[in-house]
Amino acid sequence: MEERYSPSAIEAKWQKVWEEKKTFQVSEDPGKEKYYLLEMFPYPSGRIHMGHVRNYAIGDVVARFKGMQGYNVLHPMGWDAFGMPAENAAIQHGVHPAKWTWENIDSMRKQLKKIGLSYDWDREFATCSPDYYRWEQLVFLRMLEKGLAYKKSSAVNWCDDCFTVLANEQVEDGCCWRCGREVVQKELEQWFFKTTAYADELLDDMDQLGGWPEQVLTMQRNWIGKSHGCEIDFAVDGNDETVRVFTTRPDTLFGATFMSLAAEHPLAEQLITDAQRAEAEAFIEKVKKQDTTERSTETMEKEGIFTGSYCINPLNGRKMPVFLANFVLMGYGTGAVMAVPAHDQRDFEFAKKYDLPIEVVIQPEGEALNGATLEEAWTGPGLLVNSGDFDGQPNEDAKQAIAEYLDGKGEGKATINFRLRDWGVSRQRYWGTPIPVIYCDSCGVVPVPEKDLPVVLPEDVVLSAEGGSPLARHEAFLKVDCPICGATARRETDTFDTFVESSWYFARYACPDYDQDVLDKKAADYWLPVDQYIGGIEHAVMHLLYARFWTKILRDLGLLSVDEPFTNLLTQGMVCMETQSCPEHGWLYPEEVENGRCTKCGKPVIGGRTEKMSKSKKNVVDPDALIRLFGADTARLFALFAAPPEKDLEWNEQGVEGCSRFLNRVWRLVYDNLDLISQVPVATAAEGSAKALRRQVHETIQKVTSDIDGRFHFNTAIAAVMELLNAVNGFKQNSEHPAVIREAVEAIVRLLSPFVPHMAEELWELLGHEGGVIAAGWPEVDPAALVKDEQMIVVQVMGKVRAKITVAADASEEQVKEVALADTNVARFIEGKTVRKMIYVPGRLLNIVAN
RNA sequence: GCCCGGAUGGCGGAACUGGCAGACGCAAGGGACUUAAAAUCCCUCGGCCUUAUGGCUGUGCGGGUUCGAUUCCCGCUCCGGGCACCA
Repeated sequence: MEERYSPSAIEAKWQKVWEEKKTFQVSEDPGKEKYYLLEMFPYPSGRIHMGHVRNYAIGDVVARFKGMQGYNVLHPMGWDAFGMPAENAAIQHGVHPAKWTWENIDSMRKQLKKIGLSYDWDREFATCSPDYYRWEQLVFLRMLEKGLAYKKSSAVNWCDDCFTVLANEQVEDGCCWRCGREVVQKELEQWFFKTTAYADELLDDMDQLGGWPEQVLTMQRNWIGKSHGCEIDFAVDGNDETVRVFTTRPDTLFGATFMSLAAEHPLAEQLITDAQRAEAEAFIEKVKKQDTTERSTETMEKEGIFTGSYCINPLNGRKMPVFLANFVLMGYGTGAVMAVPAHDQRDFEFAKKYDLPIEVVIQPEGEALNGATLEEAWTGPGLLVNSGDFDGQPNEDAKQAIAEYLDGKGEGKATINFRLRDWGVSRQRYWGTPIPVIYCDSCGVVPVPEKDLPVVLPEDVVLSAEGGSPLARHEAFLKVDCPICGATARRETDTFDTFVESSWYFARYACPDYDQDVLDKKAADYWLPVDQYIGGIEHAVMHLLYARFWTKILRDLGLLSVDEPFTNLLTQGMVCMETQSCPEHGWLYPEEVENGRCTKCGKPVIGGRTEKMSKSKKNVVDPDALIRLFGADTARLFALFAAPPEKDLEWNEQGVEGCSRFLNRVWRLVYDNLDLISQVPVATAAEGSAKALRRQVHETIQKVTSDIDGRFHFNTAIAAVMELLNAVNGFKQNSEHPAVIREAVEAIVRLLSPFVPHMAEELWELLGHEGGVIAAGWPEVDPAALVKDEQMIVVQVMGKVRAKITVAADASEEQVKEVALADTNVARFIEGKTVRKMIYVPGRLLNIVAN
């Protein structure tokens, strides 16, 4: 037995014990309460970084804590293994995406295992394995049957030189990242999931998500964007067509002075008059080049072009010129907007630019707005004016009144609109799940029969910088007999968005090897929902919304019984570090800087900003090096102690040394007291000078428990244990109270075990226990130990602290006031004044108001 | 631009429901031990004033509510995350 704390030896020892005993392997046990803890699984990028260490350390604390409390804890790990980086590696380094991915998984698994995380590794899977994605393909087929998956034409970013689709992140200043050619918008037939069919449920079921951070719920609510409004038909002047608009402000209809259409609007072509044709078509071309995220931003210059046609305002018969405008999107509402410049800022700017009439129809109380002098749109409430029979109505009432009036005339109706769009899942990429459909010239779109699943992604492909999917060049994959008529047909060569795999992996962990169906319902019903989900805030909307959507799909297919996948959610901040650069050598690693100078040339470095760790900026810390130097327990402890989980964590090497010092102190505490306490039982009561120490032991148990459970304030939990350690070290009558010392030492070891499991196991064994610290369970508070004889009351005069008094724990309000007024410093401040009132917060504070 | 957050000593952070601002840790300074170093231990540590008891001031900025505001409200500044083909 080593007397010095030697992390590498004890960490290897206990990792082996856990692996051999399968300590964290679980199965369905109806007799035990389950707890499913999940951290967002990683993309196998190659190396574990500090963000992973932090995420998984946080999860591991909760998993081990719940395990010690007696829950049947499911804590799995796997790999989100499809995605673009693998393809980029293939193009740049000639490695096959599959080889690249599987090798990354192997090295990252090794790294994770060194951290001592309590995973049930038997449940591990990677989403790029056909055993996983075949079930995804099956769900797709069932969605197809139910009309929840469908095909439609949609715009993508396209590069004509590379002949390929570009992701938004591959578009730099409107040009292709690889060749620099201007990116154009191209219409392609793509597969969509009907997320909009679940829009209402996705919104309503948020009531069940009380365990989610409010900010995430707000973001999702805004993303779904339910708005009540009205669809209104506007007749086109001089022909039989009508233009339908959606508006949330039917109350402003009398103020609509023109009309704006999306450039892609199906009626646009027809409405453009010959006189306007040349200009309008040039405008459409220009708009099509702007990518859609750019078009919806408000910084963009609002531009438009007159079509030459007019619409008729159904309420007042006004002739409204019809424009095409770059800020109107075909994807939202009807792709046509009635423009009310007096009451909508975008319309206002547009009207000013093109000199269109501005007419006020909502008059705020106590003001007299005038369209001619208005400086910005009035979007607040008010009474209707210039609105015929509706004059004088509050605008909120008028929304319904006007909608009903139009409904009666058959020219409009109240509707609900969502900002949420259907989820486009087609990707023109190789490294993803093949979409299981076949195109036959005579039978059309034919789903792959279930018996032919999985459609396996072929590995014998050549990836090149040419672009385009290699699947489209793979004859054996492409050519297939039509399942209906037997004629030669071709396969779909698009693959799924990788968000599809991560939308249901949490359910598959319940039964990773089940080979009869998507899920083994019995196992899924036992384990789901996930009780605690942990991951980065950057996933607040998309991943979490898609996972909620898939849960509802799986439920409606009879595969799951739950409505929502994640009962509680913890969103963790990023790991950041200061960047440093040399004027000559660019970004520098921390070891390349000495005394503020570049070690290569001696020039002073430019201290950068604190930013998210990234390889390109060289502000990374390799967890492996950290573990070699200090041990996994220290790395874990630091990641948890430096900041609460939701906050960004700023890396600071010195902080690590502090954590290492603390663990050495814990180690010595056990060693230094071993002779004293090894032969005594744990105290159940304390006398005299040991009473305060024992009270602190139990106060610490109470604090650590509540800090971990639900609050996730690991930093303060650790701080409380540090304080207890300091108290034990400062307690000089050790030899008189060996049982209390033993109780304190054992409490420290058990309370620390979720944070630094290897050391805790080692010390627990050293203290003479068999069976491990996990089986020992979580320590319990002895209420008798918490009882106090005295209490400290803060005394304020006019809100400023003037004294701190100590009174009996059961002192009455009157007694507290008496002692407070007798205090000399208090007396000094109320001298010559009249005490007006005294505010007493029992057990805490007394504020004397005197003047 | 839109949506969502954040800002507290030299630094990371604490203060859970409106009630002692700065717990715990780092860094720094001083001391003990040591031939010396490392390790360890002890003391000081927001600013200003004071011999001291103590006082004034202070939680990004400007207002407000309250006996009392880091916490609640209004108006700003700066920083971060997301924005639908990065995962």
